[in-house]
Amino acid sequence: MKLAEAKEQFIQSWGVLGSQWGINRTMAQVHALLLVASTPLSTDDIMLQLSISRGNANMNVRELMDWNLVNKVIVPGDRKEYFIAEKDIWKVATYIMQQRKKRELDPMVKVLNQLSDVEEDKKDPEVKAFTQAIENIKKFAGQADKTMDMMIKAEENWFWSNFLKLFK
Amino acid sequence: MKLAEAKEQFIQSWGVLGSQWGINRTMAQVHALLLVASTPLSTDDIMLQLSISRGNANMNVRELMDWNLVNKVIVPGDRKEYFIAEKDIWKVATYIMQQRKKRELDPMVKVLNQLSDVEEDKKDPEVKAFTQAIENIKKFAGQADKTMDMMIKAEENWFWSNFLKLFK
DNA sequence: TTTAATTTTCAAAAAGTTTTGAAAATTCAG
DNA sequence: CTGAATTTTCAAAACTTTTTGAAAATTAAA
Repeated sequence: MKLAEAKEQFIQSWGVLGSQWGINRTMAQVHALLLVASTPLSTDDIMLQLSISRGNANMNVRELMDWNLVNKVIVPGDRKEYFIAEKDIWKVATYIMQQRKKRELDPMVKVLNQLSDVEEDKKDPEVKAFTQAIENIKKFAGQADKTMDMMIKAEENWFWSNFLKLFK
Repeated sequence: MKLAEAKEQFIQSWGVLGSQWGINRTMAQVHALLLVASTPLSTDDIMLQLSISRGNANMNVRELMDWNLVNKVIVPGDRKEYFIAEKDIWKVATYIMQQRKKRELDPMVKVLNQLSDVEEDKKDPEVKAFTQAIENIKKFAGQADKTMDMMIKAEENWFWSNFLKLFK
C-alpha cells in the first residue's frame, strides 16, 4: 500500500468510528488527517485534502481545539493559522474521556440524583423497584466515574502508570 | 416528585445520553422504559407509553434483543409477546461493551493492521512518522481491548471482582 | 489609516437518519 | 384448514444534522 492511500484509508475509518460513537464524521476525519500529518496544516490544506468547505473546516478545527485534541501553531512570517494534533494517543483518549464525562455523564448523574426522592408511599413495591433501579445505576455511574478519574490521573500516579504497563 | 414523573424524566435523560453516544434515541428510551418497568411490557404498552408507532416500537425492541439487553417473555394464554430488560446494570454495561467492541472497534483494528505495511522507502521520514503513529494507535487499541475483555470477564475472575470492589 | 488576507458566522440547501402506517407475512386457537 | 390476532417489513414522510458559500468581521502589513 502507498503512503497516500494508507492515510486516506485511516482517515475514512477514523471517521466511521467517530460517527458510530456520536462524533461528527468530518470532525473525526479532520482529527485523523492532523494525527497522521507530518507538518502543521492550514485551513486551506484541510479543505483541499478532505474536499470540504471553508466553513466546515473552520468549524470542526475549532471544535477539536475545544476538545483539547488540536492546537494552533503560529508560523513566523505567515498570516495563516496552522494546526497540529496531540499525537500521544493515551493523552488523546484521556482528553476525550474527560470532556465526555463532564459534558454528558455528569448531567446524567445530576438527573439521577434528583430522581432518588420519589415522594410517594415508600412501601409500594412499584416505588421500591424504581428507587432500587435508580440506586443501582447511580452506584455504577459512581464506579465508572472513579475509574475514569483514575485513568485520567494514571500518568501522574506511580502505581497506576506502572500497573497499566503490565498490559502493554 | 411523583413516580410517573420520575420515570418520564429518567426515560428522557437516558434517551439524550444514548443519542450522544451514537445510540438511536428511541432505542435508548425503550430500554429505559423497560429498565424501570415493574412488569414485562408488550409492544402496545411501549407504543402507548412513548407515543411511537408500531413499526418503530417493534424495530427498536428487536434491536435491543440483538444487543442482549432485552428478552422476550411468554405469558401463558396470551398471544402477545412481552419484553423485559436485563436489570443488572453491570451486565448491561458489559453487554454493550462486548457488542460495540465486536461491531465497531474490531473492524478498526483490522484496518489498522492492514495499514502497517506501507511499501515505500522505509527511510523516508514521512513514512516513518505515519508508521509510528499507526503503531501507537494499535498499541493503545490492544490495551483498550485487554481492559474491556478484563472487565467483561471480571465477574468470573476472583482477582478483578475483588479488586474492583475497592472502588465501590 | 487604508487595504488585502484571513477567519468567522449563519441562513439556506443538502444529506442523513428516524418514524410512520398500512400492507404483507406469520402465528396459532378453534 | 380458516381466520383473527399479532408481528414484520419497507417506501414515503418527517425530522435532524451537517455542509455550503458568500457576506461580515477581524487582523496585521504597508
